[in-house]
Amino acid sequence: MEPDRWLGLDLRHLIALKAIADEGSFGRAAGRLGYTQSAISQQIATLERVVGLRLIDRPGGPRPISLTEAGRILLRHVEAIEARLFAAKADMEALEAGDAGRLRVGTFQSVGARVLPTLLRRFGQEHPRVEVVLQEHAEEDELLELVERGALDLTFMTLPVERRPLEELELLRDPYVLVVPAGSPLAALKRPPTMKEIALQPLVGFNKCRAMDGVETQLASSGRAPNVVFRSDNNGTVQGLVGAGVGVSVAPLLTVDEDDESTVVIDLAGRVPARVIGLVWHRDRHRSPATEAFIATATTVCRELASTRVAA
Amino acid sequence: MEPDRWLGLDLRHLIALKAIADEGSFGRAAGRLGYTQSAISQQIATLERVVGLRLIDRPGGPRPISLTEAGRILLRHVEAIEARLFAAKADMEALEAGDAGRLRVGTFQSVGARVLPTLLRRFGQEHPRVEVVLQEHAEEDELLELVERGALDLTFMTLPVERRPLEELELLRDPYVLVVPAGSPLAALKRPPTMKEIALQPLVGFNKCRAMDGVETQLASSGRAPNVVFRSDNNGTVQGLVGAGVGVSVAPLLTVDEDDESTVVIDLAGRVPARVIGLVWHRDRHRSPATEAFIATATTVCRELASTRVAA
DNA sequence: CTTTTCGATCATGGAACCTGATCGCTGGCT
DNA sequence: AGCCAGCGATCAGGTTCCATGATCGAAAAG
Repeated sequence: MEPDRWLGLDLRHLIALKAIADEGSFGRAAGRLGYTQSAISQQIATLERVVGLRLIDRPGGPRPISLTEAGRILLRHVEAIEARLFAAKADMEALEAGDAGRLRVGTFQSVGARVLPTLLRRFGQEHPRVEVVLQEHAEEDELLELVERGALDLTFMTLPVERRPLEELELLRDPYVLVVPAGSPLAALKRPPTMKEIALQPLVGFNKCRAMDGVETQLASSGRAPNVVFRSDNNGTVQGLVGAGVGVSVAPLLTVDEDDESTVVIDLAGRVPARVIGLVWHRDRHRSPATEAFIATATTVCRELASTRVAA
Repeated sequence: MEPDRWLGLDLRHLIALKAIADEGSFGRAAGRLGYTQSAISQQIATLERVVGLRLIDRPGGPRPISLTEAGRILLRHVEAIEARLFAAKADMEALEAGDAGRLRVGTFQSVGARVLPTLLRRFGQEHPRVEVVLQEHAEEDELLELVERGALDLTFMTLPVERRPLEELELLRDPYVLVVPAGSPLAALKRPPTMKEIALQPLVGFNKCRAMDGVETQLASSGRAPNVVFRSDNNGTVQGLVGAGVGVSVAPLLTVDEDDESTVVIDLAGRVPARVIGLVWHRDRHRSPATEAFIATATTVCRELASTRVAA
């Protein structure tokens, strides 16, 4: 019932353990935390006294230290506790800043162009008092980082995401299509082109799109290494290059402007597994009514969008 | 990056918040934690100073206090952190006590009689150095409690379990059967009896079997209130009473001795959803190799048991 | 053998914390 | 209305605990 002297221990002791594990030395850990080496040494000493087990192997001399079995196990708990503490801090700061106020949402290009306009308009009508602050970032990992740190309340993301303290919800599946210049022989085919036929073409690709990598490896594994002649991160640029006859492009449908006269969009008929777009948020953070509402609206908007696309 | 002064706060501050929330008063919280009311007051004051928000509404006078919105949100984080701390403590103690040693497993009667013997024999052969300590308890909730507190490493349980910090694994489905005295007219039926026919019989039931409650409510909802003439917690007693003609019993197959000549076991053909038996453990605790091995062995043993039963 | 690196140890000054007493406030009791 | 009881806030004081800075010991590198 009473956790003995465990409650007497200080969070700093646990953080010290983590710092040591990260830095690999008492001294460097002390530097990072703004303490003296002596202080760290004593903190670990008391921590080990409380726990009753040796947590760190000190071989002595200038040899590097290492965590014991117990230390490694405890470290995982410490990391979880620290993460939860960050989440708490983020919640408190959000509560302090805007009461029912701001909702900070991360996005990336292809979502921004298609889904967001309708979603934001709808959400603005339904919840006029909530101010949505968007943050676009090319690196999806950066967005996850921000969510973990509590700098974002939600983010759009390509699923699945395997990071631990996150929860995800699938919104829609965005199939990959082949974009070719108007008049390309591939456009004249009655059937969807094979992977090998695509790999024979000069390709225009994206720089750093997580899902793109998967497509390229699949192309590569289909025999011949794909010949990527140009890369860009801008959807319009890629499509423009395709239209100019530089090459063809395998791209998520949402990133393609289907009204562009200079290009033709060819369905890949599921040859490439569709990109799954969803929302991701911090599992441990408080979900405000505004957050829940945003998730709900996003769900319905995307369901509508998916059904109209099927109809069209 | 640096969590400001958040790391300066003491675990006791957080625990104080929880104690206050539980007890509903600064004074009682102080008593529970072995402090003075003054100390608690100051702890909360510093906590609120660090957080920057008022966490507790003090109406003044003898009126009861209440948590603010921020307080409630923070409390949930505190509970998670405290739970994680308990898990860490349990892990450390387990590590301290027996190195690869003891494995503490919770059971209840029906599992104990059928599954455990084979499982323990097998596990003992495969892992002779692990000492398995069994703890049987009639109240399944108690078992869960022990797992949460870290007093047990694993427990058998009727699934599903909705408690939060637990993880579960389904082992086998144990169908409900009707046990009637030999020569009962119900035994002569070609078809499984209906719920109503069962409800008309005098019933012998269990006192506190979580799954049993579900069966009885289903019987009750089938029109007529079931007539329970006797209750016992001992499987043998129940079956003995049935054999003596006191009544019939709806019981999980595993609790029934099918070789008992005085009773007949009738398949209910899925009229009652089967009881799901599985293993439950603390999600946040370290799973030692011994734990993993036990889970693995239990899985295979139960799979074998299920297939032989289907064959028979 | 010396040097260097790193953690352990020790005494000291200072900060934080708990205690005990007191005050202010509010609602209920008479 | 007035008194009292219950509860939290506040304050001064003493103690404990903790970080500092210097020093020591051990082990590898040169």
